Amino acid sequence: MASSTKPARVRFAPSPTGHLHLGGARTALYDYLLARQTGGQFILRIEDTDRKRFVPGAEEELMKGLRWLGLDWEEGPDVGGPFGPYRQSERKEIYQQYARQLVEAGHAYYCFCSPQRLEQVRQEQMKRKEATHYDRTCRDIPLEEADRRIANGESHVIRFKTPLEGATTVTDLLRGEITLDNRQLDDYIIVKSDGLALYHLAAMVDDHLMQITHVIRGSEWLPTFPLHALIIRAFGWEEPEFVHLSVFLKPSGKGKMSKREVADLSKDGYSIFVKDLDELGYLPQGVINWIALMGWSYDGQTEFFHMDDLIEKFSLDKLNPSPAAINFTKLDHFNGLHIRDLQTDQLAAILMPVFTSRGINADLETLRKIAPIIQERLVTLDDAIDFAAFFFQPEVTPAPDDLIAKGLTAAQSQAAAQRVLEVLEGLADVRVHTVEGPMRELVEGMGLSAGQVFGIMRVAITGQKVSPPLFESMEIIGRETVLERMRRAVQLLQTA
RNA sequence: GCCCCCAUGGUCUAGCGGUUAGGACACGGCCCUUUCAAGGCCAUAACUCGGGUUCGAGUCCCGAUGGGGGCACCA
Repeated sequence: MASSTKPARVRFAPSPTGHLHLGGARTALYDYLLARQTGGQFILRIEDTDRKRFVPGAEEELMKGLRWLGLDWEEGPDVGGPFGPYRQSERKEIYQQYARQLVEAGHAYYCFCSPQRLEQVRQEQMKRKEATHYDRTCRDIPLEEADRRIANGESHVIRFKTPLEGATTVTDLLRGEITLDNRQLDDYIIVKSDGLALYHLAAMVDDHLMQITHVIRGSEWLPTFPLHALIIRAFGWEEPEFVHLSVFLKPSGKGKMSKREVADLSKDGYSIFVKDLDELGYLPQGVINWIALMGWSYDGQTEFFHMDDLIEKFSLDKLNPSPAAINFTKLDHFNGLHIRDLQTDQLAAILMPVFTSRGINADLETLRKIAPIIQERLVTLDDAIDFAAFFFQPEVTPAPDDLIAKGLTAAQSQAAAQRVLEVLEGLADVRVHTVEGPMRELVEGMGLSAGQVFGIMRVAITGQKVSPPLFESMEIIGRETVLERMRRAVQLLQTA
């Protein structure tokens, strides 16, 4: 059942300060699902008010990652929309206007304290083991005086005038009511001395102006959630629904992912960054299915979902507030499921760039023949290289030792290979139906096991001990090449 | 240190006062089998602890413990 029937306007609001990671992708996914399910809008807003942390190219990478995942937005910095601009750095005047409104209404004030003095206050508080907070020196400066000092060019910020008493109750959709004593809240700065708004103000103003109905964000905002409610209420605005998603923990479930662990992951072919996942051989469908289930469940039974299913079945009240450990083996599982779910021609087309990017001269026609026999063996797309690169190599070079079958000597193996070669030479072609019968007869005639003889053939023809099914592979490789490789194997066994 | 949030197998989770505590991944075993997979079957494995409330608590309340988050002119 849909958790909301009226169209939701939902925004994903990242800062362009680094790579899009799994946590961000999951938030964006839930945003997207809610918007699609209700026939609403998914909005991309760039929160780049901190120019010091701005990373060139991050915004582009972010959009590329979202598109790769299949999460497209109808309003954003690149596509525009009726509530733009969608980059906060371009909305400076808007925030200043609303901040001034707050000041005039007595909900905010100008503060002229220097960063140095603030730091000193902080140090003293820490020495006394107190919670660090602004000492409210400028809280009661009359507006006329403040305006005069500003006119004189005095450097200043704007702080929110948090109530000194009472408590603030807010509602998180997953956790219910949360009440915080106002004394725990600081008089937070909402506009910096450079005139740019801080998140607390900017996000609230934008969410209101952009008519956001549901704010889905990380749980790091939970401690300042009451402050945000206070700001919204000071303006007299309607509050959107708030949902705070918990963070992802490292695979062990003990603690969050550290820089070091993020680096170590790549050794195992994993990454928490969306930009890496494509190259690592993951399908967007697999990644989506995986992250959707990290903090959300449908019925506790069904786990295989496409985007369409998720749009239909997603529901905010099935979200789980507890932190979840990232489990990459489960990503492998979902990726395998989605690879197997592909039409073989689709798989062949997807595999094409995987081969060519590694300098393997694959062609689509051959890939289409190979796809059905490797499909169920793939966990990631690049596993196809190990399974099928030999199809495109002019010759293979088996290790002579690998050509010796278990329980046989080199000479015996060579004799077996020789017999296989003779039989194959007598056959008109190497199609499965032509080859399999005679080969099984041969195995029986020689008093050997299928494993022994086919093992020799496999290594001879594919050059490797693990391969797709032998006879199907032979058919794709073709008679000439098969015979050539068998002859080579007989020679190699001579010297083994 | 102060504040906030969370708590079912190793991991992701279902459960919303009475269940043989269900599913998935991983792990182990078996079947299938020319290798590797896929598929099928089986097994091991959980309600953090202590108090309440109740005829009855994984489920409600309190506390402890553990984990996470926050305490910036970052978001």
